[in-house]
Amino acid sequence: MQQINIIDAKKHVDEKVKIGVWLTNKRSSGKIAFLQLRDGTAFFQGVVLKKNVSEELFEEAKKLRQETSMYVIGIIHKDERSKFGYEMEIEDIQVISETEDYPITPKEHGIEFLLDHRHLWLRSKRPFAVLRIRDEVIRATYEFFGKEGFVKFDAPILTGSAPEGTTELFHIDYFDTNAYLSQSGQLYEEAGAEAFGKVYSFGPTFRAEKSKTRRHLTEFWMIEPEMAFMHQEESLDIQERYIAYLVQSVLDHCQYELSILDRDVETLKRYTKVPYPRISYDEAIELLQKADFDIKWGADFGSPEETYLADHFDQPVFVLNYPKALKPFYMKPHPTRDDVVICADLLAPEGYGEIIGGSERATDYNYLLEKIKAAGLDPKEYSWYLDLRKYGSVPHSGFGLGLERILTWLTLEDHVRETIPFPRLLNRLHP
RNA sequence: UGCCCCGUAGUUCAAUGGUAGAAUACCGCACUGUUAAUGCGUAGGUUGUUGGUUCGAGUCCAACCGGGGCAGCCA
Repeated sequence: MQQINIIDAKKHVDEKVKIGVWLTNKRSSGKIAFLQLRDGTAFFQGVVLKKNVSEELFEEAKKLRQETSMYVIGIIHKDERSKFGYEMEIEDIQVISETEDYPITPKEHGIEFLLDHRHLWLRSKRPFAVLRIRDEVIRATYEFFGKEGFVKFDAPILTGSAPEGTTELFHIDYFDTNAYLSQSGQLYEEAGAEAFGKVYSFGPTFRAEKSKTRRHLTEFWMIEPEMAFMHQEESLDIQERYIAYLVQSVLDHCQYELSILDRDVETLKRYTKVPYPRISYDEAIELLQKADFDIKWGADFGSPEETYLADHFDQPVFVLNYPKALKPFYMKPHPTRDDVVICADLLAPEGYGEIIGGSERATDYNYLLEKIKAAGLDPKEYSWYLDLRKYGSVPHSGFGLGLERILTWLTLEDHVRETIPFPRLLNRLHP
């Protein structure tokens, strides 16, 4: 007898098989018991008929409690009455470990309780679906950049100084000197691009900002590609093809998860078509002013502004060339305008806001040196970075994408904390 | 960090300043196709902490503790 996974049940119709499962819920009557089961690959139900099994087994089945682990042995049937389409007619049950008082019941729970029990909440259907889509997006990311000829180039997590010098960093003691957890691998990726042409990093990123919003974590995962001999236009091409590729991969491999989340597939299909619309920062300001937003040229967009702009399009939209004062020192100044830089943010539709920030990078040694000084940063800390402009500087571009932000949008969750196994938030370091 | 909101049974929530209650989960019984199954029954509480006002505080006031939302920062 073969041991299988629930997800493969359809390949074993009318066969007797064994599956290792946990019990998620149960309903029983005098002569029939329905066991709701999960095994990590899918959810389905097992049916225990009193007439089919011994009295002892039927009584045992009726007494099973939520999250008991066991092997179930029985015959797979196709059955329209089952939500999954297939179910098991159980002949035998081998309990592995009994459980009592499992805290997470099929009823509603508050977010505080669920986050305190995240180690168990992971077993529930919604986290299951969201985190499987996370896995697919990660898999598709490696696949996409591999196919495009990128080298995965890992940036350090421990750093001796702040790459951008802006946001708050987590400080640690490093053999009696100061070190910080990385808030961006970008500057290191620029070094990688001059060694390998096209590179990307994909790893954890840390920001010690005391943010308490649905869009922020203190520990999150970021994908940061950097491309040598590439101007912003080609970078935008890669960005939109990458996003479209992720969406297509989720559509190709996660139909079951999307159905659990009740995510509309037709809406997602719109995002697989490129190119995405592009507007300039100047045009964005005009749009907002026409809509009576109280905003002047030079100001950054808040959440309401981003949402309004994104709602104008039924696809993600690039907003190009922001004021220089709003952006970090390493962005390339515009060739004919002194007030903007060559950059773009990609805003996700459906109210999800910024998911990518990117730019063409400044290539001139003296320009960068001045900007570093003007930003109040220590040029000595950036001497290695300045070397990249000293020895064979080339046009290059890159961008950063927040994994949890794109997942929040794809899964239609309302908070980024739902899209990472163990979220780290301002007031939450456990479990 | 600023502004706002919330802490009552394991959980989700009620309760004009006047004896703390329901649903659900657990436990027991009934029920042959359930989908948050259903019906009946048992049990379940130092109302976040400390102090104050009051004849009387879950309710009003203050401080503290814990959590959430929005904003800024950004991905």
